[in-house]
Amino acid sequence: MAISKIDQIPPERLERIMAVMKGVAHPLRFRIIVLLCDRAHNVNEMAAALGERQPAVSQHLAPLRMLGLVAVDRSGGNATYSLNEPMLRNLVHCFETHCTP
Amino acid sequence: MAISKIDQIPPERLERIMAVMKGVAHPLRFRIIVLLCDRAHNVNEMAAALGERQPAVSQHLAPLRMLGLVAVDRSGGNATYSLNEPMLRNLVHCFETHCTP
DNA sequence: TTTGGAGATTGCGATATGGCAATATCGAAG
DNA sequence: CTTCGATATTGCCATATCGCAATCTCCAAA
Repeated sequence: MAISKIDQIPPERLERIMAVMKGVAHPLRFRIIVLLCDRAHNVNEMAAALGERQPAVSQHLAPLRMLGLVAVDRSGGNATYSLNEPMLRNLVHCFETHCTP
Repeated sequence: MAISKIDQIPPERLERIMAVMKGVAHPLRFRIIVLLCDRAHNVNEMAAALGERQPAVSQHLAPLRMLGLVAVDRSGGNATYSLNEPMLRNLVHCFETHCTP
């Protein structure tokens, strides 16, 4: 089931992988994800923690939501976001472990 | 040394991580990398294996080269490309293992 | 020195993406 | 019903990226 033979990566899977990568390949979105690796946060918490404006954070949460990478819980007065795709932890760990410039 | 506290990701490191992710976040470039995970190839081999045209492959090799993700050996008549960044194997493995749509 | 193959580069037009400011929604509290 | 805090959305401009075709550079062999 490995993808060692390139030509054999099912197109669907390649598309999903690319979508996920593109979703994470943005400084703010990546930082949001790292933040959520720790625990759930609401939008304002994230904006504050990251030193970014709320609209910016919300804007970048949108694609993450659509990709199913994060989940929202709107039961309380505010929206609580949490990581919804387990592999993201692996991905982040992969970078924190091996990506040293 | 983990990057659990977002605000503490050194800017340089974040930049490098983003550069690598953006570099890999393209279908053709990703497939090139997966191809090179197996063994070294020259440009025409890759083009043939991937069913793409040589200029396209060469074009996408450029950024990978500049990022230091692949290395070229021009000692023979042709250019032999190989993986130059070990973490890419982890990255690919991470996706092949966990990214199931 | 001419030729042919292997690779790299360049110039486009088309599309996508990002930042930013303004504004719209929505639910809970008054 | 009105207000307020929390989030989401929209419009616009600037910039980056993509695919593609045409070309160009090199080097080795003849």
